[in-house]
Amino acid sequence: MKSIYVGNIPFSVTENDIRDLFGAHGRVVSVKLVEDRETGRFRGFGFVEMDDADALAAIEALDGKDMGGRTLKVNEARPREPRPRR
DNA sequence: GTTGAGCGTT
Repeated sequence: MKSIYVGNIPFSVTENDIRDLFGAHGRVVSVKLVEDRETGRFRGFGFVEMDDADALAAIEALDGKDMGGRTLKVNEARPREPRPRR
């Protein structure tokens, strides 16, 4: 299982669109579009969880894909950083 | 528009 980073997502695109898009290349485990935690507004990027092989296939197939006038950035996600303060 | 989160404890 891998976490995939998806960036440069047009605001017109929704979580459902992402699931469908990646679903064409393997089994989508989960989809999360990131929103600003304080303003609740979409930040233009998100994450998709897929099985290892499916993730690689999806990354290869979808990276650089044009969508709604934006070029999608797709690659393996890096680990999330811990909460610094509370 | 570029690397997610929650909770007073998973």
